[in-house]
Amino acid sequence: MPDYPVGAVRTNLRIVAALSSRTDAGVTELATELDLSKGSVHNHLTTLERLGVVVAEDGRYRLGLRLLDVGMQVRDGMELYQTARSPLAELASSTNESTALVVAEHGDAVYADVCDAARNDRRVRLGTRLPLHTTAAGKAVLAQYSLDEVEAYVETDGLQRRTNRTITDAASLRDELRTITDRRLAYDRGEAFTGMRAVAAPVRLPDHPPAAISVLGPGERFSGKRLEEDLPGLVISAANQIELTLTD
Amino acid sequence: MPDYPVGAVRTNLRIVAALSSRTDAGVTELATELDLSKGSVHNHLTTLERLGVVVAEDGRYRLGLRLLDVGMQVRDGMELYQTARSPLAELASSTNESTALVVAEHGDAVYADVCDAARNDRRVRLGTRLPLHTTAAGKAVLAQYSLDEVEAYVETDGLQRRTNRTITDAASLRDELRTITDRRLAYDRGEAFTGMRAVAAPVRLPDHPPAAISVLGPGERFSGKRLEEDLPGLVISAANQIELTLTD
DNA sequence: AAAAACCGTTCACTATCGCTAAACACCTCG
DNA sequence: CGAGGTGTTTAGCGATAGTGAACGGTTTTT
Repeated sequence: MPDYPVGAVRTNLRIVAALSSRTDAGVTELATELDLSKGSVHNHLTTLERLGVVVAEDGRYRLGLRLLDVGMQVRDGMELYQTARSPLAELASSTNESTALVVAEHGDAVYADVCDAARNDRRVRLGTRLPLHTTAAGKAVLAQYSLDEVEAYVETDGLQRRTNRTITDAASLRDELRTITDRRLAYDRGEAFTGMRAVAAPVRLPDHPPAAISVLGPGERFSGKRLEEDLPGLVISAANQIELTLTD
Repeated sequence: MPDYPVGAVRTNLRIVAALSSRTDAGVTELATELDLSKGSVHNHLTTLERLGVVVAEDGRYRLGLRLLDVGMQVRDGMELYQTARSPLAELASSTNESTALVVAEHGDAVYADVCDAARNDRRVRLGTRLPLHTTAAGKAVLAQYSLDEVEAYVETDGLQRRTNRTITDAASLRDELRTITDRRLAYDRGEAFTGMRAVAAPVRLPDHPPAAISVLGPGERFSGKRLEEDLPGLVISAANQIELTLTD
């Protein structure tokens, strides 16, 4: 079996991906970048335009907001999001920091909800995807995996480095995951973004994929007793609240 | 030329649309609904799964959050959004109501940003699409169209009714658009959702498609002097601020 | 002001591949 | 145990996605 049974869909999504990283693009530009013929790119673009995904303007093309609508619809349909919503908002106001709900998907930690206590730093926003092992919430999710699943993750995705503090050693990762399981708490000390820290608690639910919630912010505010005691207590109790409302 | 040069993309997006309206789905279920063979649906689903758009679980399939990421990326890339962000937030806090940034796309009013003063009513969220003529902001956008463009909109999209107050008559629409242009202000008195009102101001920018910002909320709070004077003043001055920062 | 160079669009062609229908493997029932 | 569900796989054919070249338009170069 070929890797992609419907090859045209792959081509199409390659075009969408190329468009998503720029404000707009021309046919030739995309054709050369993706190594396709101009005619083919043109066909895909007109198809996407007819379907309302792409907007054509003066012979140039850009992605519209249709995919945002679909994505938001998916997110709103998540039972976990619905119940985590208000606990997450309360956690944000009680800590006066940004909070997030994270689920695992295809080896990524995906931010399914983000509450900004105030100005967000724009590095983590709704929908952001980061390698699981580089974030507090991601590690809290990994800690719920079986040893085989963790190994499979390390094998397929690799322990990609993002900062000089990122865990890139499989043994260290296993050690940390054990600690996380024991203490029900995960830390991120600048492992995804330099200078950014986070505290996360796993959210375990029957018949649900593993998830986690986290509090994140600049390193200056995340230290001492606040980092070691205050934030952990608030995060864990919020996680408890979510688990309880969803297991009744 | 056929309507969709790359037919497989159309099939694929039909499957995505079907998936987006439910939590998950099976192959047979989708095949019967879309009038496709099981094998074809299966091919599309495995392709989407390999590409990270769909998540397979126990032989059932659901949309993942990849499209949300793409959609948010598109939104964040919009220059208008970036500059409207803080004025919109300020407008939300000064009115203590929800505010929105709306752009037109394929005949829809699309909510490119939504600030919730408090609990949102969930009927309008980020990415929501409504017919242009049914919302205050949408009408503020239509008022920037030429007469031909308005006629084209009425012709292709039709004046679909959403509530008993929706404008469904082309002549009434033209009259109202003229008033909106003159006063630089558009109202929605329950034309999209019964009991929901809004005040909107057009945002005109050179080299940018027409846009608008609006304040929206329950009808009880939107009446009298507040509706006729206070809110209009605040909305228009916010629109001014956006236009000025973007035309320098 | 030519003309060269670029663009997006269109066209004819063909090897590919998307789609169908049927068979298959697996599961859960009564 | 078989009957009726799944999701998956297969064989095969007809449609089509992609190519490469040509077309008309605009912009840039000379």
